[in-house]
Amino acid sequence: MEKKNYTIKEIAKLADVSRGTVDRILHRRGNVSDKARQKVEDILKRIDYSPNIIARSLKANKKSRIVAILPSNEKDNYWNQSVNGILEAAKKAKEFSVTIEIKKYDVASPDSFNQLISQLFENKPDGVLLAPLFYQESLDFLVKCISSNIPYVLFNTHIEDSQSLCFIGQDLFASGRVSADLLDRIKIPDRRILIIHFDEDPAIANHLKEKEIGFRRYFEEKDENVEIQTMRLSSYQGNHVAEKMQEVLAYNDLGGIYVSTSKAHVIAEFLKNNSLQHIPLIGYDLIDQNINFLKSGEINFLINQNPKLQTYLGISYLSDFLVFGKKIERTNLLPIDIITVENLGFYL
Amino acid sequence: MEKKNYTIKEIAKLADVSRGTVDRILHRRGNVSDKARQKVEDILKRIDYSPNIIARSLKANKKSRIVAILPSNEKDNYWNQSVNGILEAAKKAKEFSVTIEIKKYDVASPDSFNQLISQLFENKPDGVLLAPLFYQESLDFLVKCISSNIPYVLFNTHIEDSQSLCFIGQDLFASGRVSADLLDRIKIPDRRILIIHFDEDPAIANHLKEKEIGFRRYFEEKDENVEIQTMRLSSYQGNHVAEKMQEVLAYNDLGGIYVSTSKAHVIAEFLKNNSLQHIPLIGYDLIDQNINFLKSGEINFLINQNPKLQTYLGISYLSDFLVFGKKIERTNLLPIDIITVENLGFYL
DNA sequence: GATAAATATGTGCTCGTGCACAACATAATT
DNA sequence: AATTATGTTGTGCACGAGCACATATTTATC
Repeated sequence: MEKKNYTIKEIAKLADVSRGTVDRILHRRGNVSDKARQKVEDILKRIDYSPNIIARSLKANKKSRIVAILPSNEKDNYWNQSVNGILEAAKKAKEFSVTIEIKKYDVASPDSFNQLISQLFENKPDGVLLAPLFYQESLDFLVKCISSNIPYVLFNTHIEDSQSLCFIGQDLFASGRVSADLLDRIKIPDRRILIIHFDEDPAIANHLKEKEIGFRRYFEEKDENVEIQTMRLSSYQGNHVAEKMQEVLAYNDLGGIYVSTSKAHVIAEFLKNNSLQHIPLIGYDLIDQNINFLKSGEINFLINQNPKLQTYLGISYLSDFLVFGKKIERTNLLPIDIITVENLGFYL
Repeated sequence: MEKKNYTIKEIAKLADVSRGTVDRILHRRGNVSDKARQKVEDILKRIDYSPNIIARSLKANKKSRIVAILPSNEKDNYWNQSVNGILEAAKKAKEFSVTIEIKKYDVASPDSFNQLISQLFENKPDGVLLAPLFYQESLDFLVKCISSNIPYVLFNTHIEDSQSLCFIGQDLFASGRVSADLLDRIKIPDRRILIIHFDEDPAIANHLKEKEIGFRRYFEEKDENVEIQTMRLSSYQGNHVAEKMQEVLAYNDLGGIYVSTSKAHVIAEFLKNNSLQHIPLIGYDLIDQNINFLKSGEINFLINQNPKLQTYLGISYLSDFLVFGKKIERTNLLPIDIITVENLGFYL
């Protein structure tokens, strides 16, 4: 394998044909005699030609528009970090004539999602980055993308059997296991463990279940006879949380709590108000409320889902695909980062 | 701020001057009348011109050669991962006509480093990526780079006050604190904590001290009256480790062990052979030997220094700088990843 | 006012790819 | 043999930036 980067012109000279002929062979455009093809292919076998992607992309000189579709960050500021990742990648992409538009839907309203989609097709983008929280609606949308030849990358939520360029997110089962492992190390012995799902958004219920399965599997394998109880809560109703928690605690004391969403701060607040900070608590996501309770000690560990990196990579991949035609790995499962007060700063 | 990406040609037309004049103004090359300058600058104020970096880099069309200099991975296969990061980045960089050469020195021999350096200057590279383990020798080298106008990026080991484009590595003090925090959660109460430095390579002694300071600071702040003992070991001499460990354990039992290098597996081996697996152990780096003991339980946590990402980013930064003239952040402190059996797979 | 010197401005070419189109060669048909 | 159809090959141009060089315009000097 030779080091030099050959150009089409050089190959043409070596094979004693014209640039056009080499070009036709490289792109299988036909209209080439067997003799010429033979000469060029002999050369191509000997050297390692790869087109200069800078020249190619200059020639193509296309302006691409990527639309990023994700839940609104009004109710759940977890999505703030996703937006930050998009904006950072957008800065880089702009230099390659790629512009990014962000569109937000209401996570409580499939209609808001559908409306956004129909608007989208009035002015078709060149690529789509999507957090597909609504399963059926997203699937319908993706079918339309495929028939319109719009490449798309999915993040945060996995949809089976999609034709996506790539999925970027976390292995939910594994993240449940990681949480179980951590809680196992710091739990109060011989007491019940409590799993709490805040599944007010039915769109995500399945994904929380996936985490729970991973969590429980860990303890099954350990065969420790730990009693694990699951509870579903809603953070939107006044003192609903406090009542339910009191109910659970009346039975007997808890050895540890695992919250499967970014709402651990709601439980942390309760523990603090009831002087129950000794109960270990693990949750998800580096949002401000959680960070505060991590610092003050009510939350012991947070699992970082890396929302910023998810979207940053998503936009980067799409942009590389549109500009340079680069292929991408079908799935990119990001690491399950374990966060404590001490390493927190490096993940913000 | 307008969306469109203007070209020099378009600006020239708007200002009713020639491309050359716009070019002279943009590059402050002089030989422009006040009248023409005024017209062009008015346009430039109104629009947001940023040069098409693809066209620029095509024109420049320079082949860059980056030399990566790091310790040999024969003795310490921590550096394998650094090499992997370099190779992966090299694949990407090749498409931009950037070639990477890897040069390895013996971490026990400053001479091997110096020899490598003098060879380097016989055929000057366009950029250098360096792990500067030898302080004085590295400093001398960097002075030569500066006078030869060779940009360089440092990784793994920080050198003060250097003119580097960038340093990529970890905050050692903070990583000591993270380790202390973890050990604090899982230690056996009311027993001594042991810090072990494998500092057979004097080049890294200072850096291990930095970790120790962070580790001790954590417990000072907690004010827990934990007794912490420091021990220096060498892994190269037969049963030196076992003897020393027996010595320490004769005094009384340990509540936890913190190994400041990638040699935790040496201690894990000892613990296993002496049925002391109950003593919590924390170490560094995802090398095979450590991973095995993490899986079998002798090692409880590993801190990942992200050697692969360090070099991957280092090469990427240098390459972006050489090809597109991109500026870089002066320091990039990578996150201090906490690794357990459960999230291990996502970091490999 | 003529000439020289200095300054200002416009044009042409390159980088490598990819395509259009013209030019040329060969085979098939009248 | 002349004409048309088909196949093959070479050349020119565009993409946008950046520089060299030629040309145009102004200023200085005799």
